[in-house]
Amino acid sequence: MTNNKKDKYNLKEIEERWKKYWEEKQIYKFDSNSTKPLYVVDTPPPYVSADHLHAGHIMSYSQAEFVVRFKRMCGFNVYYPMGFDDNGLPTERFVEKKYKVDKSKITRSKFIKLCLKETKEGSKTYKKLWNDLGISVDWSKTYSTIDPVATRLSQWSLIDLYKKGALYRSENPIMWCTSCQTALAQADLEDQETKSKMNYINFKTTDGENLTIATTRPELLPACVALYTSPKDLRYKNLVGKEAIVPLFKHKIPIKESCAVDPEKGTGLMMVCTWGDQEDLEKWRVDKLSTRVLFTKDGKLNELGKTYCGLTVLRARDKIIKSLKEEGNFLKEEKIVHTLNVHERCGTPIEFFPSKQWFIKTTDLKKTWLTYGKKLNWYPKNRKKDYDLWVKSLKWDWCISRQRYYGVPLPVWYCSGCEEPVFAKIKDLPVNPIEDKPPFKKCPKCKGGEFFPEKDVMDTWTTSSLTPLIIKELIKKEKIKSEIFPATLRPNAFEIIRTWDFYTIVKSHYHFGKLPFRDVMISGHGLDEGGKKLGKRWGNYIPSNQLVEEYGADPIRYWATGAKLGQNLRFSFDEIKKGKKTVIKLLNVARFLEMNLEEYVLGKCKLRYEYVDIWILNEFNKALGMSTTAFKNYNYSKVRDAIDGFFWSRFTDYYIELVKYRLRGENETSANTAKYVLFTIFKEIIKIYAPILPFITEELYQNIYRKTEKLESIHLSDWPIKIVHRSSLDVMDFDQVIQAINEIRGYKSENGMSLGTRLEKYKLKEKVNLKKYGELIQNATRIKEIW
RNA sequence: GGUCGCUUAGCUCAGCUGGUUAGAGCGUUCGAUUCACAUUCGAGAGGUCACAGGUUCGAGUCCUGUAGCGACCACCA
Repeated sequence: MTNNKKDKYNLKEIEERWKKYWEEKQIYKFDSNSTKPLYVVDTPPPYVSADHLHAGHIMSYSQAEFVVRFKRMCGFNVYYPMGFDDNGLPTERFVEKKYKVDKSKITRSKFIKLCLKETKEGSKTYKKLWNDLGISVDWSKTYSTIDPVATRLSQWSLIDLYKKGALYRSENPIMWCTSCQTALAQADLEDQETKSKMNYINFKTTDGENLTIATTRPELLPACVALYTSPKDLRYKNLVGKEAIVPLFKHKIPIKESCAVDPEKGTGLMMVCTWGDQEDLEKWRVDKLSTRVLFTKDGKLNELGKTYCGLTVLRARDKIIKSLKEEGNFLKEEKIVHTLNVHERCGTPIEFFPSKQWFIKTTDLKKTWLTYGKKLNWYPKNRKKDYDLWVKSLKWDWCISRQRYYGVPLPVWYCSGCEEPVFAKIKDLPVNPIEDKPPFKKCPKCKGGEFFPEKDVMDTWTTSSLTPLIIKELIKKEKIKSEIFPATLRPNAFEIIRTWDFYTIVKSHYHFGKLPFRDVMISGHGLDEGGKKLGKRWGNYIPSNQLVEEYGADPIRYWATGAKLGQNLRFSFDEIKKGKKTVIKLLNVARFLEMNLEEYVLGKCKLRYEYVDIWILNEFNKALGMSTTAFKNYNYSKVRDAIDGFFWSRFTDYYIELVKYRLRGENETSANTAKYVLFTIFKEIIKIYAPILPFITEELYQNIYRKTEKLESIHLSDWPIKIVHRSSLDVMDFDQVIQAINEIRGYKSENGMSLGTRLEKYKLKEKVNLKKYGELIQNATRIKEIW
């Protein structure tokens, strides 16, 4: 292959050209003055710290964008802003890693500076990628979840929730990440399969009786506060009410019974420790056992651990087991694999602490959340179950305070006398309590005069759950601003149903009592060619910028149409190649048109439809109907199937071949009619492809149709409507022509002839109405006489 | 353990409310062509639709069960 030949189609150059053009002409700019119906897209603000963009990101954003382009063509005034979630833990962790800094050893302001710097860098990377991909965002409408607009809204939201009684502060057992050193919410957890050991340990009652308990966490022994047995368990009936002695640590603990204990598990005798796991917490609440804390916030044992003080969890575990063995109270161990709750951002197993945190009420309104879930339009429908399941499994209220630096500050101060929280005045927002003064000089409650600021920041989701409101704030014109909320479409991947979607609904309920968006469109994951989830952890992907650089945006977008809504999609070079083939085929058809239509002037000649014209018009209308319906249901993969099928197997395989002879023939009307149909249908074909392949379709539109169509871009044109032809020609039986053509092509091929070979005569095996179609078949196959 | 999903040609997947010989793309084999086509076109091979029951005149399509895979949730003494 020579370089010359390669240059014949410079797809890269085409994409660069139109990318610039769209930006210059502001093709995707939102028009506040438009009277068209609004279509508001509340698109997920990606984490700017993501330095690991891959085909999965391309996939999910492209899929939503197909719909955006379709809606724009359907006459909606599409509002498609883009945000960046640069707030919170992911950014902090990214900065810590990149600059090798430790949050606790750097000043707060220096750390935030680094975060802001990375935030800027990250959003640049994203913007470039989205532009290269042809994502049709209005770049004059962007936000970041740390900017003043988002900060003010987040703080307003908390104050409003507080007034409404949905926000409270309390000392609760909270989930704690000892690595990130912050409180976490239930949604921040992830399961991780872990190899571990079940340890059997001997306790003694004060009477000297031996008891065996089983545990995976012997390091909790110093915090052991009780043993529990089931009331149904006859083995331990006589023990209830007695006391046991904890090995090594020698403190006495009561033996109690509870229905929550399952006699089948372990030895049937359960040890309860303060802050061991969830079960322990339940017990602690019920029986008001000791609240002693065993761990420090960075995951080490404290003084309660006595000689093991200062050891990390795992080291303490080993040492305690060793000591137990020496003491003779270690009976045996069994290897097991169990699932641990770990922090999804860093993989550290969580610990529990009693701590004062801010919470938003979620658990007592499960029915309300389910009702909202029902009212929402889910695409695909079955993803609603993910939401329902999550709501039903909620155990804790949403803990929103984080002991971190980089985030939206909680707008609150506390009275040093009575600890009464004092919130900022709404007109003063945004505030930073560390730098700003509280709105009162004296505490409204105890009349004391000293305040100390809250140092915590909000959970990232506290802000991103407000995106439908943030995007509203980007609009100045009051009239249209009021219509931005609720949004029309919320597109997102399924793993954030339980966070982004759920929390947004929670907030919208408390603030306004309604749904924050009408439709939710769920996309799947990108998988590698072997079917494994794409992820930084396994490095099983090509970076997204490299992908676009190498294969071009249109072919990759073509691949992204492959997944059924809500389903995962394997990465496939073959599919990308197929996309590229389609792009090239479109280019070639265009070339063919240009070669034949030069002298053709639209609208000036007489038309007389022939059978084949009516057939292709009908076929087109069918494909258009299928595409439109599919698109309305957010089913882009069916759209591609429909238009691909029509374009390849009808238009190029048959129609073009069947009219070639007319184009060069002497019958002017016949030639002009064929040209007219070719010209018209191809225009509609590229319009249907436009949402999927925005670059090549723009190129062809500008080259061929711009003169007659006037609009600055194909992406501003209307979605095609059915082509009306008012012809009475009956083509119900046109299939026989296709059959006949296939038969003749087969015959020629088998007999070593080229398809263009002229033949004197041929006898058809297929039954064909030759009176009706004979001439067409003869001309199209270059056979003088067919019978 | 619970919930959901998947299991259709070598590969990746379509198959709507059950209806004649089960489809596409890629791959493969054979052939033609370079006439808009970094080609394109034709022909062929290739499937007991995971398994076992059931409903039905009729099931890839509905029901029940089983197995494998995957995701989420829970438990984990």
